[in-house]
Amino acid sequence: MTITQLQYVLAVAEYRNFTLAAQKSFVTQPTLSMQVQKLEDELDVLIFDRGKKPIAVTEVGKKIVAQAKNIVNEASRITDIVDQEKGFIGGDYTLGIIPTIMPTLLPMFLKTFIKKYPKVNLIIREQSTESLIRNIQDGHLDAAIAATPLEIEFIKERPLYYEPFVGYVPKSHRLGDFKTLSPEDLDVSDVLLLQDGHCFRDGVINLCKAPKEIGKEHFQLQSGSFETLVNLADEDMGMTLLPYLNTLELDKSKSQNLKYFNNPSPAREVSLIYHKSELKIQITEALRDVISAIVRGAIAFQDVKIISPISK
Amino acid sequence: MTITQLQYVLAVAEYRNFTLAAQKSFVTQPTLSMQVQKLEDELDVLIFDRGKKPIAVTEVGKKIVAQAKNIVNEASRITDIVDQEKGFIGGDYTLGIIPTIMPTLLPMFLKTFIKKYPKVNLIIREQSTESLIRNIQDGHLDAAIAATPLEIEFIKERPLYYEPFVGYVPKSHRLGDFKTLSPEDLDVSDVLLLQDGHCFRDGVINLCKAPKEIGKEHFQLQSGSFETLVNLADEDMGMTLLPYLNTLELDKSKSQNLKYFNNPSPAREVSLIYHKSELKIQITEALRDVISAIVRGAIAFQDVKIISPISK
DNA sequence: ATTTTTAATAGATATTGTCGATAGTTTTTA
DNA sequence: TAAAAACTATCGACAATATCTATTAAAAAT
Repeated sequence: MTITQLQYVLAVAEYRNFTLAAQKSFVTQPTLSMQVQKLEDELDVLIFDRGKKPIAVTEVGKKIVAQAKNIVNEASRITDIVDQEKGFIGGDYTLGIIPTIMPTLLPMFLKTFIKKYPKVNLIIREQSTESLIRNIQDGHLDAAIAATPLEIEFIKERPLYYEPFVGYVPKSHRLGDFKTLSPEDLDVSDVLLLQDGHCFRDGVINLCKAPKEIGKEHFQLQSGSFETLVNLADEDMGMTLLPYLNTLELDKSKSQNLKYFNNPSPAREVSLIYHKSELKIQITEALRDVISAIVRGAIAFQDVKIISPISK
Repeated sequence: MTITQLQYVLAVAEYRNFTLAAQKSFVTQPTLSMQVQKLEDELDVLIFDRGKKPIAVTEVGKKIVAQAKNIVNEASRITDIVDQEKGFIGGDYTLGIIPTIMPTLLPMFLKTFIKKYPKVNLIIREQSTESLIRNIQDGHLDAAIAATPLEIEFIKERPLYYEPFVGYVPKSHRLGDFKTLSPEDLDVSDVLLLQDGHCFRDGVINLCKAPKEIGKEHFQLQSGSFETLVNLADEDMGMTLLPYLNTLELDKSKSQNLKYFNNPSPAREVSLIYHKSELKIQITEALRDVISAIVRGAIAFQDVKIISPISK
């Protein structure tokens, strides 16, 4: 039994296809097939059921695959140890970010980070929280930035900052004359929301006390971008809520429509999340340091109330 | 990096000697040397400091060795999974037993076990609790039978039975006329003890309320066998305490001197202990089943008070 | 100073991981 | 239904490498 064989097994288990698994493993299909067979011979069990399409993992196979994941993970931890000892920060590092954080936060730290750690090949993926979690679990992401708390067993969370919700209320709106907002003032039915799947949407719904009539609005337009929401609001279609960092880029005419919440302002907790196995932890720490340092200047709210990003 | 290389590293770390490590790994010394070097090259760090005699493990090396242990352990878990699936119970299995349990318990279950599981090659070692713990930690023992609770982080305990302490008191002794004993009756200074290192000794000392004057006895003879203690007691050198199973083999004249404790009788908890990683757990479970079944007939005390086997 | 112990090196050999080509299936498409 | 496509297993060849024996080099013990 070799680590390579276990890696091949993992690839097949993932893609359910020897040919594809071989490609992803950068070997030819016969090579991969033979190694998997060899392991199966050695253990004297079938890991895969080639009879089915797509290929199925046998019952024993599932257990073996789970354990193989363990082993391969622990093995890659060795290079981690060495890197840490050498103070080397480098290699591929895949970071996921949720869509509502991406456009504002990424430009703030990306340049600084790649300048400070030129040997890290940072790969950024924009994904929903749900995808992020799945990809962290099976090792496709080294870390991610998302709204927390998620309270997931295998994930560790390191808060980066607390970002208040800010109301965008056109003059003509029911709340147009309010100086500041309170959560009680909100009514889901006239708050413009992001598309389903965005956790900021769930956060806003959680914030609004009585989500009684979701889906009962007069119209059903949900957008994936805050820009659309703001423009809709300007067309008297209702109000909306924005994360604080998104309000910084509004032009003067629009920023007049911003209304902050009374303290404690509702806010989302934005964290760096990663697998509890803490692979590549040095890079994760480096990333956290960079982001924290930058954000500390741009955003400093104390009295906030964290709104859960999870739909109930 | 291969699992084999990691195994070689572990061997060198253990024996601090390439030649010996090679022998124990059943390869020649150059083979082992080269593989270790290859791993060091690949990681670009020195794991061992060959300058010192005996060979020292570098700082990084220690971390790598620790992680390598992990990986090798997890890897051998794969065959475990397969064995379990096949219902196969076999292979080498090394069991440690403390001296005060060995002579009475081993004959009770050994024959039954090897008959029921002929494919298991059972290797028995008699060792002090201290050694057992150490050997379980570094994988030289698959399990052990000892007095518990030990409360050690990496060890799991599965109680087998509760064995009461029984007094052996000659007629002429201060307590010779008592029908039954109470812990308060005991005085360390006239209880004959086993040698230092036996946990039964520590248990007895814990039982005696006031261990004030240890070492102040008139004489300092401590034996490694209960037989000696009984014979000394017959010579009016004091009384002694025996584990229940040891009292069964006394001849009639001696067994008249036995005095049981009032309920709840002090007792030792005897457990099967093993590493929390649960390697070879099927064999461990099989062993536990066999012993439990046999002991259930021979020993059945309900109202006991467990005495800690750890010296305070 | 000599012997012994121990690790590294060199060259030879056997093993094995990998590839390219191909054959045998099954599934999909026409 | 026939043909094409997709996919895995098998075969022979090649290259990488794990291992061995023999030897050298260095350190420790005598």
